[in-house]
Amino acid sequence: MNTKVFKSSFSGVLLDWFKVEKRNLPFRDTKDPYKVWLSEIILQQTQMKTGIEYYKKFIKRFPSISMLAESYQKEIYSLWEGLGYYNRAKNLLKTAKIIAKKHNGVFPKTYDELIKLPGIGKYTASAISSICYNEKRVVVDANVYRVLSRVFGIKTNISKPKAYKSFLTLSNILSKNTNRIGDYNEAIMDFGSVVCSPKKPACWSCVFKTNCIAYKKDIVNALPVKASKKKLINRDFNYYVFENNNRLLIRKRTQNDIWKNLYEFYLEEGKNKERKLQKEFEIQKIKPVITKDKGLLSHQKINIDFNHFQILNGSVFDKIKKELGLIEVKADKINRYGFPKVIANYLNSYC
DNA sequence: CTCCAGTCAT
DNA sequence: ATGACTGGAG
Repeated sequence: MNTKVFKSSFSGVLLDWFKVEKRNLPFRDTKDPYKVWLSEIILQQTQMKTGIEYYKKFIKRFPSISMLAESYQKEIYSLWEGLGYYNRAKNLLKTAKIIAKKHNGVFPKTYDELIKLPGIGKYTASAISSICYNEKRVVVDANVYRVLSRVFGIKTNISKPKAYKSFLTLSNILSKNTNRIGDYNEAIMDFGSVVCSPKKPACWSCVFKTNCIAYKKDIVNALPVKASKKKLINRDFNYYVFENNNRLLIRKRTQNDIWKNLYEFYLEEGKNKERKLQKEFEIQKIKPVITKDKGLLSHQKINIDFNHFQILNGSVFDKIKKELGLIEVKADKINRYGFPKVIANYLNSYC
């Protein structure tokens, strides 16, 4: 089957699968926008299993949006306890009150109106307008990114905002002959959850397996593509500045790490509050001057303690130099060496 | 420990 | 455009 034919058959195959495998969820027996909205808000960033219990709890306490609107933030937070992302709980009440006051208690029906409400973004506005009112709005959530990127072998980085547009366009094309967009949306999300899951997808039972690009190329687990998150790493550097008679001890950074080939003082890395080096050289009697600084790189935050020792005894200084393999430099010649910015700053200020 | 999930603030 | 939010799964 060529791609064009496959694309035109996609929604039909998906909806046939959905007819049989549709998940039986407590908010699936209704088109009540209040219930659909509540379920969508609860299920954001939340596993189905966890979310269902909270959904039932909320519906039991607030059978209608007017009852929710009359509640208080405190109570909402208390019912929300354990779900996380508490802004959702805050916006839940905000939106309920807005609908009660500004919409006479009637839930807005269109995507354009819905998206103005706090806590309702593109995904939720699409879900409510399509499921409850059959507005032609396809959802683009994590399931959609996953299913479509795999089935059609799309390597677009989904972490970039512009990826949203391309998946929206594709999903619009795929669903253009579907008259129940709400079903299409529920179907692709169920499919992404039950079959085309993030981990260990059930490819053997997949209705698209003969056409799925990722399956054929054996790259299912590599899709969707996400930019490697540059997490900010925290590191703790304890520098030992040994000084004697206008001489300083430094060394070169040779490891494959930040500041490679630059110079630094003797370093102990980690949350080493013990300062074992201090004990080792029996210089604990001389209280070091500790200066704190921070080095901020694009992906690392370095918390630096400079432990400055004025060593009075020249032989202790020599011993440290030898045992730690450090380089002795006259203070007035120190600018012949290249240092990381934070260390250069320290040298300018204290040496 | 790492990865995952929509909305909103910046 | 990017990251904080926050708990669950593995």
